[in-house]
Amino acid sequence: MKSKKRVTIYDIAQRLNVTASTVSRALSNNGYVNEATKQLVLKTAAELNYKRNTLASNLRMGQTQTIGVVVPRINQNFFSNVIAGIEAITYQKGYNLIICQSDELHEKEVKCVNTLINQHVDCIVISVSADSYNYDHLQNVLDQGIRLIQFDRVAEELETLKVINDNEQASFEAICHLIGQGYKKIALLEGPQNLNIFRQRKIGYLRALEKFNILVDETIVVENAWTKELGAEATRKLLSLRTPPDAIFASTSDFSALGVLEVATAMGFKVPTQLGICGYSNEAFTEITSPSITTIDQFSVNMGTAVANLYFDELGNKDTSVTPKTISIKPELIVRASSSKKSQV
Amino acid sequence: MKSKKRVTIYDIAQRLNVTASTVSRALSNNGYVNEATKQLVLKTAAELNYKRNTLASNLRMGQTQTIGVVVPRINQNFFSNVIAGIEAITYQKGYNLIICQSDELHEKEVKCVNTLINQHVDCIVISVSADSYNYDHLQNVLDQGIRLIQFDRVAEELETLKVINDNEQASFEAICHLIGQGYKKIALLEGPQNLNIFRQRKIGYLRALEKFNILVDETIVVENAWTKELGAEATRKLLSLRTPPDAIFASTSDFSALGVLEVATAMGFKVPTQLGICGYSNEAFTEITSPSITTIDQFSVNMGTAVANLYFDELGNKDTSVTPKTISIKPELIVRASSSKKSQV
DNA sequence: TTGTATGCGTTATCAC
DNA sequence: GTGATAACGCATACAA
Repeated sequence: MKSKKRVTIYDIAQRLNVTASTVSRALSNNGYVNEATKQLVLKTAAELNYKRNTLASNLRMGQTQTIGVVVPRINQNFFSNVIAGIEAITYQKGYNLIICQSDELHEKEVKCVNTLINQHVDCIVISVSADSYNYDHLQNVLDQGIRLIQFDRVAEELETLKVINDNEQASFEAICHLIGQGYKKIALLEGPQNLNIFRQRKIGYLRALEKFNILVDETIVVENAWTKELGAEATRKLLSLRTPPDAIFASTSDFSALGVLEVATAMGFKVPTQLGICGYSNEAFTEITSPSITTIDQFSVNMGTAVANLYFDELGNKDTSVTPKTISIKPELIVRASSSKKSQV
Repeated sequence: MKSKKRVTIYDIAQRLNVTASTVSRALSNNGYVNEATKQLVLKTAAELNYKRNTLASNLRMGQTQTIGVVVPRINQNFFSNVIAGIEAITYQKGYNLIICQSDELHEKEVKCVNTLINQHVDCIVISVSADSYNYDHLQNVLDQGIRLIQFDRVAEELETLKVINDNEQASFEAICHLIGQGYKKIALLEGPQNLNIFRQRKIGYLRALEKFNILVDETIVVENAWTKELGAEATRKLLSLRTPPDAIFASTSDFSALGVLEVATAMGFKVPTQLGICGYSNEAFTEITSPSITTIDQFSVNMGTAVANLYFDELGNKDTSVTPKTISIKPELIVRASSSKKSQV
């Protein structure tokens, strides 16, 4: 629908027998304007219930004070936390947030990015979708003179600001912990290898094995065990092996780890004594399963604030081009019962 | 920063020796334009990497194809699900979403709403914050000719479209279920009574007790037991009474119910035999606690799609005023172990 | 079918 | 200090 006619600065001007420019100056606190008339303008603006038309203002000023965010899933804990973190900062700065969801679909992601470009957002913040296969649309963002910040799942080859987790190190530490607890044969549930985060987690796993001179056994490295169901399915197979693993690192997510736990329990494997489990993400539920699940906290809200701060610190007002920079947030291994064999002895 | 100069319809026009209006018509598929020139325009637009300036377009057209959403917390399961539901529909329709978070603060909520008004959104979708004490800002929305839809937590006195859960009925059924299971003394953990949802849940509780001729015992009705911690604290007191309740309905949330469960277990009360528990919201974790927690599913994603559909069906194109209408979604009682005394016997 | 002219509501650059 | 005027980029009523 066409909204009804709103009050504009002309209406205020008319009332006070001044011109729109004076009103504009008074309202935006810009340029000289008599204190008395200013107060008068402010007063009548309030009386008439005037609301500035941000569209017109933005068009004129060539910037929108708006940041566009593209995430695979709005209602996934990690992402909604990051968004909350971003919001906390942008709100203080008077910036708006336009949120888009790619549904893990490359095509949709491209559309979202284009909409945001059309909207003239000042900056686009993105975590790429699982099936993304090229990054032309992101290059496009830069070409249009729009700031770009990638977080968590990033296109490494693109030279932009990035905020990531040190997935490799976290993964490495998790495996070291498991080995330290006496687990000898550690299976890996891995995610789509086109995503940097899963590649890194695998590298951390391999590096840890290497450190302890453990040979990699490809039969216990399972591709694409991303969801609870896939984690469960993988576990069923793993635990049916002639010599099953004595620990499983669900590097994809805690949901996957939950699948592992449920199947293991159902199959009569005692956790953590016969099977150690480690997940990833520190979902709320990992604390309350029995046994509780060892996992890795990603400080998702902090990632959001880091992203937003990065924009304001590095990109905010400068007209200069920016040197690519990566902020790495160190995740934290949260040791819980599901991997604590020693303390149980 | 000022974005660099972008390509406009004038640039395309110049290239092709036509006027901007022709280009505009060609691009927006509006009005007569020769098929050949149209193709030419489309082609050069692509070549020059033209992106329509939505700001200018919106300003001209007087509408933004944008819906503003205000929720207390972006990263709370229920709300992020609703948002995901809204997004699913609005995306199809080519609408954008601006998301704001009130942080449960009335002041911030007012600011968010005003920003959205300034942004000329076509519609504002809101679930009010816990400490809201008046609704002038919402009246304001209507006065500005902007559509308003309330969901879940609504200001009942405002005549707008609303999408709510039938909290009273759900609550009523939960209590009937508990009584049916043989629980005799059912405590209620209630939330802030300025929110309609908590008032209704209390009414449902009272109505069920009345139905079974059970007198209300005010000593086991606990105000403001909203979080896990408050739920835990309330439980400590309740279970220390001379004659403690044999069931607790955490009408505020599953988090509260979790607090109940943990304290009860710690104090040596057997759930469900000595103490029945029912939560609210069907959070993911309720399924995996031991025992699993009986709760109420609110179909949060559906609420979101219902809200969005309501906009497009009722408000979308009509210039007419709208008759207030309330859509009530029936929540579903999910019976689990924490309240299943009979089946355990 | 295309061009001309005008306006959406602001802000900025000039004069006065 | 204030006013006149142009411009941001696009869409449309009207004329040609």
